[in-house]
Order: sequence, then C-alpha cells, then structure tokens
Amino acid sequence: MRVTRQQARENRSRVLRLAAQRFREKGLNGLGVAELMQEAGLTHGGFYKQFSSKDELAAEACAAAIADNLAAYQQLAKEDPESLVPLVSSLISELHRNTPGDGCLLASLGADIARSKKSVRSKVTDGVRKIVDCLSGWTPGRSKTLARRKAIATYTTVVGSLVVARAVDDPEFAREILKAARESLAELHQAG
Amino acid sequence: MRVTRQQARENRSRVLRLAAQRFREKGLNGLGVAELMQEAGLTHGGFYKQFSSKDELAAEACAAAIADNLAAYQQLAKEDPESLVPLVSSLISELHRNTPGDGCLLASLGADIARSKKSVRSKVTDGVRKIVDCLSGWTPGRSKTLARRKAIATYTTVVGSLVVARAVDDPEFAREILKAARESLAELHQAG
DNA sequence: ATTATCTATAGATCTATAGATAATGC
DNA sequence: ATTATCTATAGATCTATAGATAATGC
Repeated sequence: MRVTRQQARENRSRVLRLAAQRFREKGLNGLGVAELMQEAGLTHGGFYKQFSSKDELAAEACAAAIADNLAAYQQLAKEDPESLVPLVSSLISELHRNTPGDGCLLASLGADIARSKKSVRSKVTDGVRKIVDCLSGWTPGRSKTLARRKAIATYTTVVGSLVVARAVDDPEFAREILKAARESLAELHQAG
Repeated sequence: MRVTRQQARENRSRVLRLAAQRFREKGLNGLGVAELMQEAGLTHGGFYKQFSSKDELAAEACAAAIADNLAAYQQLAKEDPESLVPLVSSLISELHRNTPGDGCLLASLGADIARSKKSVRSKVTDGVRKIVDCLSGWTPGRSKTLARRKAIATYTTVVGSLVVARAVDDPEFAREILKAARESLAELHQAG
C-alpha cells in the first residue's frame, strides 16, 4: 500500500493538477474530494494525508491555476512583444469558452473565489496583481498609468466576455459576444 | 395552517425575491431550500407546494433577477438618453461590488449559470439578449453594428470588472480595477 | 372538499477521521 | 519505526416526499 516518497509527491501533484482543472470545470462546490481522488486513481481517505482540508486544496489549486495563466501570458509576451492583440484573440475565443478546465481562473471561478476563505482569496489576489503587472508592462501607452488602465480594461473584458458567452445557451449568440469583445479590445489597442 | 390564496401568492413571491437575492450573494449551491424557507418565515416542507424543485426555483429566480437588471437599465436610459456613461459609473462602483444581492446577475452567478440546466440557461439567455438590445439602442454609434459592438463590450467589461474586483482581497486594488474599467469605457463612449 | 403549511423522515452526498495494512526508510 | 494508502464510518447537510393539520373556498 505505501509508496515511495517520490511516488507520493507525484501523487499529490497529480491530485492538485486534476483539481485545478476540475474545479474550473465544475465549480468549487461541484467537485467532491471522493470523486477527485477516484479520478486520480486513489481512495477518498488518502486525500487527508496530502492536504489538511478541501479548503487548503482549493487554495493551492487556485494558486496553481492562476500561475499557469500568468505563465501562458508571459510566454505569449515573449513570442510577440509588439502587441496584446494576438493574446486577446486567443483568450476571447470559442475554444477558450468551451474549455474552462485549463483556461482563465477568474472567468470560471471568480464568483466562487469571492465567496471563499482568505487563504484562497489572498493567493488569487497575488496572481491577479502579477497578471495586471505583466499585461501593463506589455501594453504600449502614452504613460504608465494609461498602459495600466488599458491592461486592466483588457483583462476584465476577457473575464467578462467569457463569463457571459459561457452562461448563454445559444452558440451563435456566444460567438457574437466574443467577436464584439475581441474587436472592441483590438480597437483599444490600435488607438494611442 | 392554511392561508388565503392571496397570502399564498404573496408567500411564493416573497420566497422568490429572497431567493433571487440570496442566490446572488451565496451562489446557487450556497443557498439551501431549508435556510431560504426559514428566512422567509416558512418551513422547509412548504417549499414543494410552491416550486416543483430547487432547479425550478433557480430558473425563476434568475429570470426575475435579470429582468430587474434590465428594468433598471431601461429606467436609467429614460432619465438620461444622452449617454451610457452614467450607467457605467453606477454599475462599475464599489457599492455594486459590495452588494451582489441586488446587482448584476451575470457578475454574481454567470459561472453557476453556465453549469446549470437548460431551464436556467435559456431564461438567462433571453435576458442577456434583451439587455444587449437595450444597451445597443441607447448607444450612439456610426452604425447599428458598431453600436451593438460597443454595447456588448460595455456589458462584458461591467461583468468582468465586478467579478475581478470581488474576487480580489484588497479593497484598494479592487478600487483601482473598477476605476480603470470605468474610465476605459468612458473613453470608448466619448470616442465616435 | 380542497389545499397551504407543518412535522418528520428517507435517501443521497459530502467532509473529515479512526484504525488497519503493507511497503518504505532508517 | 514510519508512513502512504485503504476500508469503514461518523456526523453534517441537502433535496425531496409522506402524512398530518387546520383553515379556506365552494
């Protein structure tokens, strides 16, 4: 039954990454510990040797998810330092709408996080700060203040357009919403 | 025990309005039938003579909430047909951030709705359509298409800025996010 | 007679813990 | 000896239903 320390560490990180995905798909209340462990190939009881509580798991999973979001943006910033527009296009897409599990944390769990404990919220706040800083540094603008404003407007529009396009039942309407948000941001980033 | 038909109708609508508020505050999973009925001054069992299931309640409560949202926008449109900017300012505010219970449905329950049944989502889709139509009609723009794009960008930025500002732990950071979103939209609506 | 509400409870589900087991790590 | 995992279960909570009650509505 017992496994090597190495194997135990790998098991923990597998559970954590799976949680980060399933939480985004099903909500913080929609995923249970038993279901998560079963999908990870372990049993329910084993969970509590790896995590002290479901809340701790949520905090770590959200931290991991938003760190992944940030890393993806930084990667794209390297590939094309010229403009945010390609990033916006990939974020405000039907693909992203239909795959919340490895997408923007705030778009899938923002409201859940707002109702969560300090341990969750403080880690997420840190992540949002880093994302805003990243986008600001990458945004051309007459001043730092203006660049930061643009960056925040971009991020909130990304989050909001995904939330609305996912809530909506009609794929055609969802597509229209995403397209409008995308084009509006493209215009914002073309203007001074 | 039994009450008049009139009283029963009033009880039902009291439960419904309370649900519309508490769902937005606590999430669709965060509010239980027993707790809701107790707060409405009734007992748990009585719920099922008024609603066939919690899902049906959720569908009706979301429909009521988004209808209220629309009515509020229409009201403001009458008061100041000139510009969307005052609406945006009142929506992207710290007050609204701190009082989700009577605020924008999509900002508080968007992700929950995306994971809900057809009965919920189709009613919400209808509401979003009407809100977009309302905002489009009210938005000056060179063409109908452009006005509609602006309206959608405005709505999604409202939703996203509330989601992010609520998720974030630090009131100062939340304030910065709201201000940036507000100013960015003000600029959008000042430009042609 | 009908029915809105109440009391009580069934049945499902969820978090967390206790104690056993079997392999690791010293 | 330690410990990662497993089995089993406690205890809380949640949706929904059954049957009783008492007032309405005909």
